[in-house]
Amino acid sequence: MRILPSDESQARKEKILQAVVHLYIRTGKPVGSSTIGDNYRLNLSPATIRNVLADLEKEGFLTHPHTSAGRIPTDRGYRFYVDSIVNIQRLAAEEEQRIRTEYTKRRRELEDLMLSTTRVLSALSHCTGFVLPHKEIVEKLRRVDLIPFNREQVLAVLVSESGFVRNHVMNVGTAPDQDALRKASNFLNDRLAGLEFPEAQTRLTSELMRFEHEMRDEQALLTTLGKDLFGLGAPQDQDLYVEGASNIFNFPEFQDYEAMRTFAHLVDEKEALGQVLARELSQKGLQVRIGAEMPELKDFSVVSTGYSLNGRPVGIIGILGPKRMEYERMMSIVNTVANLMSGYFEGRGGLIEEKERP
Amino acid sequence: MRILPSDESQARKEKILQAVVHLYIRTGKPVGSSTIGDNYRLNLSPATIRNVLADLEKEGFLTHPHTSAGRIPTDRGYRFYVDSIVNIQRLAAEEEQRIRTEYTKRRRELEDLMLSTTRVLSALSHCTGFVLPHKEIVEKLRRVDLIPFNREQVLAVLVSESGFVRNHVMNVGTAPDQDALRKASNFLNDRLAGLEFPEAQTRLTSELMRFEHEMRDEQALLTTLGKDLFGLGAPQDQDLYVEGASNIFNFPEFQDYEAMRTFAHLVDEKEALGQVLARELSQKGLQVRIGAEMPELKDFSVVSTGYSLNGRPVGIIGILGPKRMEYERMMSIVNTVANLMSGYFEGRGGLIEEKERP
DNA sequence: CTTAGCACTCAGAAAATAAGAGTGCCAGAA
DNA sequence: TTCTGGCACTCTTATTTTCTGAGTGCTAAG
Repeated sequence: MRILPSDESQARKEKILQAVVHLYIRTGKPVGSSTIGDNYRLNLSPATIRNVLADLEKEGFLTHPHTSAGRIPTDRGYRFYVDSIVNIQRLAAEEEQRIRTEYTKRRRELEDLMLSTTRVLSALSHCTGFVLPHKEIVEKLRRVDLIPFNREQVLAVLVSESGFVRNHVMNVGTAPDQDALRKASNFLNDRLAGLEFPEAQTRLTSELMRFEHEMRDEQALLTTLGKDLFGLGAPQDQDLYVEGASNIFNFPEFQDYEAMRTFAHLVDEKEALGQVLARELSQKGLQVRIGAEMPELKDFSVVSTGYSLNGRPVGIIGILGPKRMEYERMMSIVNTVANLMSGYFEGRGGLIEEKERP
Repeated sequence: MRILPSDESQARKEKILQAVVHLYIRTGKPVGSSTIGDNYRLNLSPATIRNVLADLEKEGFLTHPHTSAGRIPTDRGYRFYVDSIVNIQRLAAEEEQRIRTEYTKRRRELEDLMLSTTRVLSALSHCTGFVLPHKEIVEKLRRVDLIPFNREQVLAVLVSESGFVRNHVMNVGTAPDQDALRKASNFLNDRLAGLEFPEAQTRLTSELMRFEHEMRDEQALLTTLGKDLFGLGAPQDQDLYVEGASNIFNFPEFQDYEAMRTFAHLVDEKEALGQVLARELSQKGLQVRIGAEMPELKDFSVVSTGYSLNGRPVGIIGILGPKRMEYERMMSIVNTVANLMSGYFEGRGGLIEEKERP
């Protein structure tokens, strides 16, 4: 009939591929040739579509679970689909509002913020949400305070430039006397404020040498402190926040026993999972990882992005779900939440790219 | 042959009941009359045992999954079994050592301790371990320190009698000046140390009245602080530590889809679970709750006990697992861990009831 | 290049069959 | 009176068989 020029035929192919992925995401069932014709007005007969499907399969975008089933996307198929999403969909107004409300409800401590964020992600996505604070942040020291704790222990309170607070109880040989402590904290604050944590440690040693005579009394105390205190640069052992793991089990593809078990174990081993995520995900920009792109998570996809506090990037948030996830939606959710979270401690509590709305 | 006096027949009945529960715990399969004869030298024929089993069933200690299957214990059956455990079994030496090593490895912060404890419980039990710090602890204030945080915020560090440390960032209208803060902390420490948190709040108000003229400058600051600070008596929103949830899925009775889903959701909803546990479990002593004794957890059992820090009871630790759990073992684990944990902050790091061992 | 037609395949559901474990009960033994 | 061997019966579980239908690939005609 009509001869399709190669690029027009290409466009049709892509349209059909999109249709398959989209339908499969919605239904979770293999997509057959006629289903496509029914749902998208392509004015093509099933037979024609079948030919195209066969092509797409040859090129590695689709597979067969078995001879006589419809097609499902391969990882490559999903990848094409995701890459073709150019504009990040705007969230429905009420969803966006919901996120904002959650964030402005009350002043929140850092840890609390992480937790809530994880929950928001999980709740909105119906998948598993996570927040992965970056371990290797090079933090600058803003302030140290030393507080007597009991007979032989001192409580150190470290505040970093970006507002993290950490407590650390340290053993010092002798009973700490209030004045010595004050003098010691002043000393520390004067010399070390503004330095990065590892740097602070070396500086402390050198300063101790220099002022040996002046600080004789506090010498011992400070040495002990120095040793103990600045190992805290990479403080937390594991620091992956995960919520909504059980949401995954609502997806029919994870209804079988072995899949559930595997996933449950995965999430239970937070350290391991954290390592995988840290390795696979970059800090910058919105990112989608599909299936075997992450060997350990070959049956899942991850939508993630970096977030920042007070302008400096400090970690990753994201959504972990089945490969068959609503990528557009997930991408907007992650994006919106990251923006909101990034703005949080700057007291803005609003979207960064907030626009007027009629 | 021999006529059994009623109490001897009673003893035999109990022996058989014990056998059924024990076997069922080990195998997970309904126990038949002949299996019992094979495993326990009772010198009774299967037929006789069947009669006894029928009796036990009438009395509500056992059930049938269906007509021609062996018996399995009812909740009441388990209860009898548990109640008949008089002595808490001693853990195997290497297991005990393992716990102790875990605890003496390094100085640990409180939160860290909770987490490790939960993990130890989970690892040793192959079930789900939990730690539930009690929310309503009436804590006494040991010390308050106020630290300038930024232009309009102050960091308050509260130390309680039992050594809890809490940070709280508070908005104070004006830029805090170092001396005012020091004066304010001194004021607070002088008047409020040793008081329980709610009490501290009321005292603060009254003291403020009394010293109105002297503290005019700090008045505003202190008022703001007072409002914000002592709401922290019951600080954390949710505070249930849970680890090893996926262990449950290794038990064959949770291999079916619906059971897994239910359990996964249960653990995901930490607040809800925390509430249930807080309601059901008492702070005192080793305790076993079986099945429907806790309506929300009717398919599980919980072995728990209170733990204390510095001599005052502050929460509950426990193991959550299938009703078919090795109760003796779980009881020893919980017991040992609780003792070890209780001793932890007293610097002993050892078992309370430590005995000589050859 | 597209479409209609047709034979073919294969997964999954439903039905049929077989095997076994364990019971309950009775009648006789101790 | 209490125990035991025997036997018929019940039900679950596993296995096999049969059926159905969705969907394909290919061919030949439009």
